[in-house]
Amino acid sequence: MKRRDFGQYCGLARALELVGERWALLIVRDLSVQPQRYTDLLNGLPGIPTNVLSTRLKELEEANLVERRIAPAPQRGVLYALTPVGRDLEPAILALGLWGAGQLEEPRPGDIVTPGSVTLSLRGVFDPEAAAGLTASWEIRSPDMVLHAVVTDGRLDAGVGPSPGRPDLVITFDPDGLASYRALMRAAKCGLVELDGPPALLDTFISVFPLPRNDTRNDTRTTAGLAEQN
Amino acid sequence: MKRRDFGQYCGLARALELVGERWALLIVRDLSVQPQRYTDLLNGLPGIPTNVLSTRLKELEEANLVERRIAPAPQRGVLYALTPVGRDLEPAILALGLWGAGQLEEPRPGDIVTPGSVTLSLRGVFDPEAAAGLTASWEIRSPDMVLHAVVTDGRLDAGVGPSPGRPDLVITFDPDGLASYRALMRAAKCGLVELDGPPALLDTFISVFPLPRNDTRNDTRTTAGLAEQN
DNA sequence: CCGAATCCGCAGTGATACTG
DNA sequence: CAGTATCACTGCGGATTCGG
Repeated sequence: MKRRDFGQYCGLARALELVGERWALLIVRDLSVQPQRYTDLLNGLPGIPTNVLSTRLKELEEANLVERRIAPAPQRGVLYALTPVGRDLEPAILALGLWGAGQLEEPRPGDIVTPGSVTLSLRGVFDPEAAAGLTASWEIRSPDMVLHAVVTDGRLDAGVGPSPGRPDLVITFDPDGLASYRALMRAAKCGLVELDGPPALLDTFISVFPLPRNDTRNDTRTTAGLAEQN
Repeated sequence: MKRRDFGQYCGLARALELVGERWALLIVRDLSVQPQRYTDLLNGLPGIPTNVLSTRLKELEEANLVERRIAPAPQRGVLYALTPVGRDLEPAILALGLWGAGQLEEPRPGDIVTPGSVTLSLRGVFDPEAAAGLTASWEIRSPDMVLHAVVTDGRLDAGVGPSPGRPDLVITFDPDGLASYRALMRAAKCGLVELDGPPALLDTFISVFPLPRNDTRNDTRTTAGLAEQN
């Protein structure tokens, strides 16, 4: 059932054997936001065949990255959640996501944006230094989704759904505003948002979740210079 | 020719569309150590079919991660090298490699260890805090490979081949010693190495390239560091 | 020798239908 | 809701061949 290994004793090769197959890392990404049911995963992963999702979940469970749970009282059903090993993947996922975000072009027709994806973007761009000592909470709303970002003494808790406590600032976007984290920040900077709370907290938000630069895309000159040294 | 996209506007999905196919990240890994020829890549990637290597290189070139070059005078031939965009993948590769290293079991029969893999391990476990202000150089030798690690004022240059200048300490392993970075450190701690230089520098080496803990840990430093680089 | 292109068999994937 | 079943398709592994 498993794809052949890469034949080398190497951390990266091992990682790719475990989560390198199609859809696997995206499943882990969604689970890293919060435990999900099978159907939640199907909704968050547009186009994934049901048999592939089923297979991946079994493989990830086999590899001890994911565990099945019986959902608590109100929901009943099966919940998939990350194990500690799976949660340790988050730094790698954030790093890959940050890099990929810099390679994004304009959204293609049919591309969707999921709450989980934006949540991970928030975690990825979060700047711990800029947030040192800070305590504040935001709630981000659009017709499609509600997210929260709670910073407590410099530590971030970002997730899907409304803020656990009363948020200091509620940022509301119109339908087209929240097409992505990038669009979110653009809209925020242009004031195309509705605020409920101290407006100054919007500036704090922008400085704590800085939009990464992406300008190295077509720069070839540096490469040529470095290569000749090697 | 291209595999279908993931249908979502998300950095991680984009990254996987670009480097998520089989062997792609391993090719980038090898190129991140130094530019390589087609045959070098074949040797460093045991078992990769030639058509797959060829296809990947074209795709990576198309995506502006890799560029072809004519090799300089002595070698003549084609060289593949990373573009700046490709080099920006290194934090993600190191993060994935570190995680995967924690998931490694004992080497399977037939698993090989490549110089590129060990080099990336060195870069991945390098602790900038422990090395702050340090200047020292090591050369690591075994029958199969020679590596160098040069720390200049806390900044690391690790690569394949002998040290560019005269190394402060030469660490020589017997044939079985250098089965992996992990094996390297184990052998070093047990004194199963031959030293040429001040023995105290071996302790420095061990503290600057710490063997990561195998158990679950909350590593905030990695995440913070990665976020800052982008 | 280096740098591939070509052919074939098969496993992994995608799409849809179906079931406990 | 949480999957299994089926089937067509394509990417991959393995080998061989080919041009510079």
